[in-house]
Amino acid sequence: MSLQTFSIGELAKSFGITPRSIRFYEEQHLLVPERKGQTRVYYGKDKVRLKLILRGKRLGFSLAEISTLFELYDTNPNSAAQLETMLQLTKTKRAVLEQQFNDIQMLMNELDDVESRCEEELNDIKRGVA
Amino acid sequence: MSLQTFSIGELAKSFGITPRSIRFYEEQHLLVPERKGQTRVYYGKDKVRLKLILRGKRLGFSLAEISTLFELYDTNPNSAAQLETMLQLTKTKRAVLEQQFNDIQMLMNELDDVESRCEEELNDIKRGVA
DNA sequence: AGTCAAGTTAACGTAAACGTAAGCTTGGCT
DNA sequence: AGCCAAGCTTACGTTTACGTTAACTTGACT
Repeated sequence: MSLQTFSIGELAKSFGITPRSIRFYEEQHLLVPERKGQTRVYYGKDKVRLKLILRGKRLGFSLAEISTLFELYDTNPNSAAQLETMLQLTKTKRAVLEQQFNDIQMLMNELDDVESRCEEELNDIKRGVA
Repeated sequence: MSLQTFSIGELAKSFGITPRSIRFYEEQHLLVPERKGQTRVYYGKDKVRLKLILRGKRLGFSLAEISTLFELYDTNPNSAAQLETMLQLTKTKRAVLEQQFNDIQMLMNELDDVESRCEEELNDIKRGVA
C-alpha cells in the first residue's frame, strides 16, 4: 500500500483555492510538505491540515491563530502549564463561537422574515395585485 | 420626551470600540449621524445601526457587504428585480451561515474532547499519577 | 529538438479596517 | 484669561492574506 501523493495543483483544485495560497500557508508554517527535488509533494495528512486551515478561516480565525492552535495540538500536551494554557484558549474560543452561534440564529430568523415578505410581494406582483 | 443623544466617545465606549472606527464606518456610509456644528450627534437609531454593524462583523461580513445589506433593507423593496436580488443574496448568505453553523458544531465537539482530556491529565498530575 | 503545461523562487502590488500622529477648534472649568 | 479634555479633519502607516508579474526549471509529449 503505497501512500497516495498530490501535487500542489491537484490540492489547490480539490479545495477550490490557488497554489499561491497553499505556498503562503507553508510560508506561515501551517504546512510542511515533503519535496521531490524542489517540487512539493503532499500526502493525506497534508489534506487534513489544509481542511482544518480552511475551516478555521471560515470561522474567522487568523492564520496566526490557526498556527498557534496547531502548535498546541502538535506538541503533546504534557506539562501542566501547557494544559492550563490550552484550557484557557479553548474557553475563550468557545465564548466567541457561542456568540457567533447566537448571531447566526438571529440573522437566520431575520432572513426568514425578509424572505417570506419578499415572496409574498412577488406573488402579489405576479397576480397583478400591485 | 426629548430623544436621548450620544457623543462619539460615549458610543465608542459603550460598544468597546474606538471613535476612529465609528468615523470610519461613517466614511463607508454605514452611519450618517446628525451634526451640531461640526460635532457628530448620535441617536438611538444610530446605536441600532452600530449594533448591526458589529454583529455583521462578528459573522465575517465585510463592511462593504454590510453596506449593501443596509441599502437593500433601507430602500423599500418594491421592484420585482430588487426582490429577486434580495432573495438571491439571502440564499447565498444562508448557505454560508449554515456552513459556519456546522463548522462551529464540529469545533465545539473537538473542544469538548480536548478539554476533557486536558482535565483528566491535570487530575492525574495533581494526584501524582504522572 | 522543440514546446508546453505545471512546477519553482523572488519580489512587488493590493484591498480592508482601522491605528496613529499632527495640527486646529471649542465648550467648560477654575 | 488660561487650560484641558474631547471633538474635528487630513493624511500617512500597518497588518493580513493573498494576487500578480517576471524569470527560470523540468518532465512529458510529438
